[in-house]
Amino acid sequence: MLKLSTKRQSGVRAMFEVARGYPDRPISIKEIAQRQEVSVAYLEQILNTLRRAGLISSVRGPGGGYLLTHGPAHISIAAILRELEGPVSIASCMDPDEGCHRVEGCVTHTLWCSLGEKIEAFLSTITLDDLLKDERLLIDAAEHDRTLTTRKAAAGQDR
Amino acid sequence: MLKLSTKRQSGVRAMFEVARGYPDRPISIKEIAQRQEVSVAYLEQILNTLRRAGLISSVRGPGGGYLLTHGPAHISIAAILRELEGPVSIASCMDPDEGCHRVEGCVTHTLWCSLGEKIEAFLSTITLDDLLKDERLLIDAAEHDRTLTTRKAAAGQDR
DNA sequence: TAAATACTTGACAAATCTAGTAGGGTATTA
DNA sequence: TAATACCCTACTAGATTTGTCAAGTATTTA
Repeated sequence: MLKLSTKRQSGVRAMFEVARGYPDRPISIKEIAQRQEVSVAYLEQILNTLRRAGLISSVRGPGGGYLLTHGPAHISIAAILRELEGPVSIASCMDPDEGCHRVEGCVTHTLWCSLGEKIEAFLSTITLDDLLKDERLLIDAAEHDRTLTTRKAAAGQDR
Repeated sequence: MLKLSTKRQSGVRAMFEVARGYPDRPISIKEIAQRQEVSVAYLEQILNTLRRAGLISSVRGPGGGYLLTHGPAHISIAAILRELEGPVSIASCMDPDEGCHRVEGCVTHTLWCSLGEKIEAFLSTITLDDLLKDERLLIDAAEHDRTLTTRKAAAGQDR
């Protein structure tokens, strides 16, 4: 339920890669594509949207790539997703264009609004900086894990 | 972002209608269809799923319809959505069948998991009983509003 | 200044998913 | 026994998603 499209997932991962170069090392599309296993052509589309939204800027020519326009701590996941698709809209009745023709009689309307606010609030608290920190944690955990595994293997435990 | 399919939205609204008949008045598909503006054939599909999940039971024959198997206070929105599509799965990498082939290197994996948990937790706290109560509030509010409007109209204010 | 690198743009198409229909049942009750 | 209402499966039109393709333009470095 409540699936997030791969485009938006890829968008967040791409932004994460760009954040790794902050503040001054431009990250090329090719590099992002390789690290995140997303096609160059598809990334071009995604990064274009994000650039037009002002989240990143691009540097052309050899050695060029993309740069964060603000510090990683100031770019929330909510902001990225918002730019890739517009405001939170769980149910179509929340879309101002369509509108909920029931509204008054629609008991779930309020519910979806509340949920949307919760989600937005949560994702607003998570920034690219958090992801960068998380990566460090993950790497540490992986190293730790590898150490354990190695030890276990050495001790003849595990397979 | 994070759109909820109309099928699941309709499912919740249908359950709400069934809840209105609790504890012993079966609600027919036709009645639900009329009140919630969903086709009978489509509702059959949805209610079938919910019945097989044990959330509702059916009574055949004239005067028949659907009944809640438990009190409205014991059926959460999370439970309804879960039955209509399976567990929370924001990103495909959370699906145990597919799995995230990155996992270790996927920084966003943890993020989507956390978000999923938040959503699930929130929706678990909301029950059909809350919706029933909300409806009462909405009706009150609407009446209140109508009163105000009438007064304004009487006073020559507003159009 | 030429070549290499890398971003820019818009059109398009395959694949998947959603939403809803159709049409044939079966069970129950008045 | 006729009317009512649930039960079930298959199918399809259309929307959406997920990309690809091709033909650019801009910038830097040798």
